[in-house]
Amino acid sequence: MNLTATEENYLKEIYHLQQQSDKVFTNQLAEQLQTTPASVTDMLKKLHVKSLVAYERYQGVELTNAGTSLALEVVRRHRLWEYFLCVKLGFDWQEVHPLAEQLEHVSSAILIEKLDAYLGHPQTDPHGDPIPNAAGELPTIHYTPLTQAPMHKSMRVMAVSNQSSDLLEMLTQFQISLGASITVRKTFGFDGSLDVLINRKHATILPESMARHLLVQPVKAGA
Amino acid sequence: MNLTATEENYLKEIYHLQQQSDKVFTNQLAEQLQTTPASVTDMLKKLHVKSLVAYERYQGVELTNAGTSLALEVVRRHRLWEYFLCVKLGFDWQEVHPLAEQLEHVSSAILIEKLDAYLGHPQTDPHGDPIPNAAGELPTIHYTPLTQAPMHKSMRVMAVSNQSSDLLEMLTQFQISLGASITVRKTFGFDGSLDVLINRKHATILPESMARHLLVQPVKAGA
DNA sequence: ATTATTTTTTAGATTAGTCTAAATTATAAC
DNA sequence: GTTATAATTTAGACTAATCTAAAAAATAAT
Repeated sequence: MNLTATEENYLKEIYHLQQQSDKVFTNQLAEQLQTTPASVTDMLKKLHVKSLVAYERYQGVELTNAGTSLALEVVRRHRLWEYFLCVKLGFDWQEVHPLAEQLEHVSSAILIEKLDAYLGHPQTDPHGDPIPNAAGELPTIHYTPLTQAPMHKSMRVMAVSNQSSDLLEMLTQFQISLGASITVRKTFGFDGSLDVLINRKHATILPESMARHLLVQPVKAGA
Repeated sequence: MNLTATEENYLKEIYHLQQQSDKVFTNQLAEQLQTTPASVTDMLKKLHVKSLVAYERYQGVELTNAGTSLALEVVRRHRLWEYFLCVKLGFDWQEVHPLAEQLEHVSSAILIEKLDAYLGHPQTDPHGDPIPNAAGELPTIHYTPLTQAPMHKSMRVMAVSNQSSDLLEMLTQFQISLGASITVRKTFGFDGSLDVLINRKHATILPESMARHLLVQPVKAGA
């Protein structure tokens, strides 16, 4: 199945919106894709003819199995490029999305497999979102918000649940980067602030509002 | 100036054809770009309106300064991606061209600068063609065919003047890769075959037909 | 210097993706 | 259960890139 970049974008966006709710609606898509509802309707008809979505007028849309599989392929490409841009080229994770939006449409299975191997088959992109494998399976990843992490246990920061540059600014201030280790030493009942040890040497207090967006995993588990 | 991928391809192809002769003609372009002369005419008019080419009907076309500069930017992106694909992802140089054709249209100045830095500011792509720098200047590169190289001097293989997979096969057989060193020890008057030392240890005889496509440079000079 | 040939251009259509404005269907309000 | 509102679809048009077939201009041949 040979898709245009636009078709790929629609499939990917339907996939993402389906994580929230089963059916996806025209206006939702139009907003996400920065286009008009009329254009969305046109495209949904087209994808329906190709059997990539199940679409009935006025009733919203769902991906078919074929559509899901193609959407996951696009997600895979997107996240691998994001990983590359951050880890190899040194971009910040907040700025890689628009670039990956372009790179994801370069179509070559062998390119993606070589890129994946070169990057060491990463499990997640720099935002901590899981990267589908070549078979289109999403690795199950169980991260814990730092606010619910066990005490006195060294945890690794694997992802953030908020992609704003405001959060990045905070993280920079606290010298916390993806992959840093954090050990919770105390929780303040007052407002949930956490007394933590960063990278096993630097002690500080993290506000709850920030800590709940840090997704962590025990240091020993996983990669 | 924001260009479509198609416009970029036209500029790049006009640039390449201009290396041969000053003026470039409709049918030439149509053949290179695998399209019809009618389509080429349409595009030339469009590029003329944008002042990227000097075009007069029936008289062929040339790049303007602005057009040349944009063409070189595309060439730069293409060659940097080729370098990346070979050196980092392990593709053979004969297979990277179609992939680079896609990657070259990803538009982001900062991406290309970071890629360039990551690759160590290479002077040439894996075929040995020079990579324009960020200012759009082509480094002058003076390579010598191995057949004209001085004797008893260690030369480095920088490029090949023939991109066929047949040559690649031969090179593989002789264990000559880009960057290998070759010292000419003797030239046979009979047919111009060369007695050489490869990588300072392995002696062999190279046929003249192959040696003349190996472009070399003294080991000490350049990168 | 005409004629024949080649090259290039124009004219008119087509496809993908998009839009605005109007019409339709579904949902919510009363 | 009408009516109002919101969501969605249709109709018709636009742009970029392409094509085929016919016309026009340049070049070569006699």
